This record gives sequence, C-alpha cells and structure tokens, in this order.
Amino acid sequence: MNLKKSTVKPTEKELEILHVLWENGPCSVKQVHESMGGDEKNGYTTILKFLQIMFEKDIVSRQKSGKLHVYKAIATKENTKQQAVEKIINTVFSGSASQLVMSALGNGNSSKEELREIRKYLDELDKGEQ
Amino acid sequence: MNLKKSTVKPTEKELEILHVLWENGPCSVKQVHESMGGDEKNGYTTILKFLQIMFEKDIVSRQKSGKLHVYKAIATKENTKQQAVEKIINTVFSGSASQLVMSALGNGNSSKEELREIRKYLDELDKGEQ
DNA sequence: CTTGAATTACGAAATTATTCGTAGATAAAT
DNA sequence: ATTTATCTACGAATAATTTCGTAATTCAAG
Repeated sequence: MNLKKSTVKPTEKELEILHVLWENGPCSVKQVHESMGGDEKNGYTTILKFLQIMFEKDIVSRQKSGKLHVYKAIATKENTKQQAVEKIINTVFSGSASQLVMSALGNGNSSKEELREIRKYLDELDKGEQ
Repeated sequence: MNLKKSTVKPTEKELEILHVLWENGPCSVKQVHESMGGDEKNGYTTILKFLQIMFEKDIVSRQKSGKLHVYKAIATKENTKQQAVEKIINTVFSGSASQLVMSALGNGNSSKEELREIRKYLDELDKGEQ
C-alpha cells in the first residue's frame, strides 16, 4: 500500500508514457507500447515494467479488464503542465513568468493565430483583475 | 580533447550548478560549493567532481588562478533557456507555444506590469512580421 | 627545503533510471 | 482438459547520475 501523494516527479521516460495516456485515454500495455513505436523503440516488457512502477508510485491507476490491465494517468495533464511550468520558471527564469513567455514566443515559431489567441487571453486576464 | 558541441544536455544537478555560475559569474569550486549551501547540502568533492565533469563535457570552461581553478559557464543562460523552453513545449504542450504561455500566465501570479510588458512584446512581434 | 593548508585528480561506491529475459498466470479456442 | 496465445510478475542486468574518500599536487609561510 502506498499512501503518499503529491510530489511524485515522473522521470523522462515516465513522462513519455504519461503523454501517451493523456492523448489516447486509458490504455493497455500493448497500446502504450505500440503508440510509442513498438519493438523498434522499446521492448514490450520494458513498457510493462514502467507501467507497473508508475502504478506503485501512484502515477497511474489500473483496472483489470479480462486478463489485461488498463492503465490510466492519475495526474491530469493540467497538473503536470502547471508543475512543469512552475519548475522551469523558477529554475531557469528566476521566477519571472513573463520572461518565460517572451522566450517561448521569441523563436518566431508561433503563428499569427497563436499570437492573436494569446492577446485574447491577456484581455481576459485584465478583465478579471479589475 | 573534446570536439563535440551543441546538444550537451545538463543533468538536474548540473543545471543547479550552472545557475550558480550565471548568478555569480565565474567561481572557484569553493564559491560554488558555498553558494549551494555548503557541506549541509553537498560534499566539497562532489561539487568539484561535477565541475570537472562539466568541464569535460564543455559545459563550463576554466582558468587557473594561482593554485585554484575558476569555472565559467559556457552556454549562456539564453541558450539554455531556449532549449528548456523548446523541450517543455514539445514534451508537455504538444508543440504549442501559446499553450505554454497561457499556462504560464494562468496561475495568476503575474503582475500588471508583467502583463503589460508581454503585450508590448506581442506588438513588436506583429510589427516585425509585416 | 620542509611543513601545512588548500586544492585538484582519480577511482570507485551508492543511488536512481532504464531495459529486458524468463517463468508463471490467465483465458479463450480446440 | 489440453493447448495456445497473450499478458503479468519478478528479478536481475545495464546504464546514467550523484556522492565522496583518499592520494597527489600546489603554493605560500616558516
């Protein structure tokens, strides 16, 4: 039994797997394995092992369905995003969100639509603040 | 001798050390060690070893000054920021910079000034694009 | 020149993350 | 009930990261 919650920081590989679960919804080991490029990339039991470990760590939940397990991400993408963002702001941008934002837009890879969307979002933030 | 450059991805600990070098400028091992909390946090030789490894990997340069070495970050904070941002965009935000931006601003921790600054930055981006 | 304090170099232990083989369990098909 | 295909559990190998002890070096002071 494992009671601790909260700050279980996924490793690199675990994040990759979480990503698959977020995109595809609950998956069997096989589905995860295949979504990640099949045997070319990882052995089946490697993925299995990771899902088991992640289950131990309460990163994913699972449910038996016939003979197989269906795994499901516990942390939402939102949570994980938020954590990742906070971490990067603190470790690399000395706590300044706007610096991160500018750096994110600074490589010129963002489309007009994206920029427009961001403006809209800023407007909403302003409105809310009054 | 080590000729490769480019994508030397610092580990967690290495990043922590880089951070010290960015904040304080070139440092001796002792200075880094102390900036990071002294013996409470890491043994002296641990930090020494890391700086040596980072030197091997061309993450830092060093110069002898009397009997000691003064280490200096090679990658600028800017480079590393950019890499970090790109990575997070790809791993957590499915390649969408604007999603990252909104997530970064979404926790309500940004001041008015920060938001204004971002707007200004967006204006500049638009202007440049014409 | 010798000593001693500070520093570096080196190697290897300890820890954590990743990978996978093999054995056993499960359930469906024959 | 037996076989077969699929899946899980487990343990252990490999690799990467982090930690630190010990010996050697350096340089300044006596």
